[in-house]
Amino acid sequence: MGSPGRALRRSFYAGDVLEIAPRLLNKVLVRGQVAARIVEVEAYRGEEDPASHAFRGPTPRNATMFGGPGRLYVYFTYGMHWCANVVCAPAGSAEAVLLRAAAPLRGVDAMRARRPKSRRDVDLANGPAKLCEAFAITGMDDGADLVTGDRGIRILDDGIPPPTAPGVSGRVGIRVAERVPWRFFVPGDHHVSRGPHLQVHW
DNA sequence: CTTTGGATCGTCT
DNA sequence: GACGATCCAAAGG
Repeated sequence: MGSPGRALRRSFYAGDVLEIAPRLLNKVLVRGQVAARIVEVEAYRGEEDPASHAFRGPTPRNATMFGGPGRLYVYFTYGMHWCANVVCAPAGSAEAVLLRAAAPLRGVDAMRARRPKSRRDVDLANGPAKLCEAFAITGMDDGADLVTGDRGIRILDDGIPPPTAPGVSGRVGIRVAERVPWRFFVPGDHHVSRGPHLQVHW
């Protein structure tokens, strides 16, 4: 067992989303007894990014994206799935990092209970909606503060650094700006979701 | 192994 | 009224 680690501070989230996204790799998402290492993320860049939920300005749904760094933006999609983002940059910027995949560290039994369809441990959180299901993240957690842990959700640094050379590719599942290389992952990690695992050069 | 289609509903046009 | 920052089971090679 590794050390529990300490929570990232507000300042960690306050900068540019394209710098913060790769730095979130190998950090640890924790809720109660459940913990998993973040191995895949995507950056969404507010009102400048056609693929961002904030592209057309503030709405009731995306309010958390505009509210300032260090909170969780949770949205519902495809009529059945929740996905979670970490809000970055100063309030009003609406930049966010989608948490796409994580490697289970602790609380595997709880994750399996929430995701009985997972046949193997590698399937517990290797996708944005699977990750939310494994952590029981729903719309009730939209706006959760990851710094204070007001809803029990935190992101910790346990001393494992981000990859020196993260994998980079286009983002998954979008139909606009798909060539923008804003997906980052831990190279070679088996818990990365489907999609291009190979490093892409642009 | 890869491909395909169904499920299912909040959100914004 | 159309469309998802998806997942899964089933069918096909």
